[in-house]
Amino acid sequence: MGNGTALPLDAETKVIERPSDHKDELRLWLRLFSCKTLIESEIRRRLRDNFDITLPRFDLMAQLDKAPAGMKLGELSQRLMVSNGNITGLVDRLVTQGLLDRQPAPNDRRTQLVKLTAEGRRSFRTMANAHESWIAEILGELSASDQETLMRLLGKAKASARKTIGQGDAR
Amino acid sequence: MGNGTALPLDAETKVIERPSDHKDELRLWLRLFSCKTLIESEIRRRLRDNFDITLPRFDLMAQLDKAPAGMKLGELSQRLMVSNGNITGLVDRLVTQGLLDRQPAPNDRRTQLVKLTAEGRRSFRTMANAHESWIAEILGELSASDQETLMRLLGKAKASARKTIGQGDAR
DNA sequence: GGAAATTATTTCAAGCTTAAAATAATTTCC
DNA sequence: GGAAATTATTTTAAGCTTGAAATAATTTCC
Repeated sequence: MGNGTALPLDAETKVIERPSDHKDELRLWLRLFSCKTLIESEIRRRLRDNFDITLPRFDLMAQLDKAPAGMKLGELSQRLMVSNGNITGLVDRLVTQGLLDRQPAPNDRRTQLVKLTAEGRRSFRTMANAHESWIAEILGELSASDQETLMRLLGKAKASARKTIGQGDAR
Repeated sequence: MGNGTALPLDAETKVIERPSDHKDELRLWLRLFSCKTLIESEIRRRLRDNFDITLPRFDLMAQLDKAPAGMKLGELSQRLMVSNGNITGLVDRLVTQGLLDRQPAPNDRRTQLVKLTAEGRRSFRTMANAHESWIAEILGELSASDQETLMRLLGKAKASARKTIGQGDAR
């Protein structure tokens, strides 16, 4: 079963005839990807229908909610794993919406500190509660033990990827 | 360890004081997401550097490679789990590049059949080989058994999501 | 103290993506 | 056969995303 297809080959033949076959890894990656897409689409839909907000904006607010003192833009872009230019526009739109507050940092004139406004925080907390329960609902069929295992193996996958890519640190 | 935080609560207290806490599910979702982003960024970078192609175009070609007789646009959008309008533009660009061929379907004048051109197929096969080995490299630290378990649990997660969302079928 | 390197952010152009509305063809069902 | 519903695709407007180049401020290191 480990090899998916129904080729009439015994274990030895497999090794001989397909010396560097990596179809299984590929399938794993595709499954990870489609799992993410499926869940993400649903979350995006619910955020729009219930709160009229986009997922990127919600994600950005989630980071700021964890940093009451505010965050630098570069810090945001690292945490959200997106480009700098992306954050600039996203923050612009959230500031316009009145959900974010943007101020120059005290010691460094290159840096902007961004934080949630009172309204932004109130608004985020409401959405976050719903969001958290949606996720729990969507993943509802996984047992606690399934969840733990998944968590551990995804951690291992991340570590493996980081090792290859060469950025051992960060989040 | 299953609860992550270091709160000084025994098991009973937890249940009593946090009747519907779903932080673990949330963490699992965030880890799935970041794992995907990490791998995807690297793949995108390598596709660009080595073959000067984008990931969405590569993904689309991958679907067509599996369907020598061609595919309808709607089929593509289902398989890739993206909107219809998305496919229209993506196909346009690939046709312009000479990698795809687009022809009206024989029986239904609403439908377009898209397939790889000879060049598209040749080009895709080369890229696909590299791509497959990149994925294997990136996931290299996962044992065969880890991979099987991940595959199974992600399948379970997908099934759980589909059940909630109400689209039990498809891919 | 000042040149050179680094760091933080913005701008830019191109492409991707979505949701919703529009167009067009086919199928269903009286 | 024709109205109504369904299906396939395109168009549109808005927003997201990237990578690269540009700008600006700070730090490093003679």
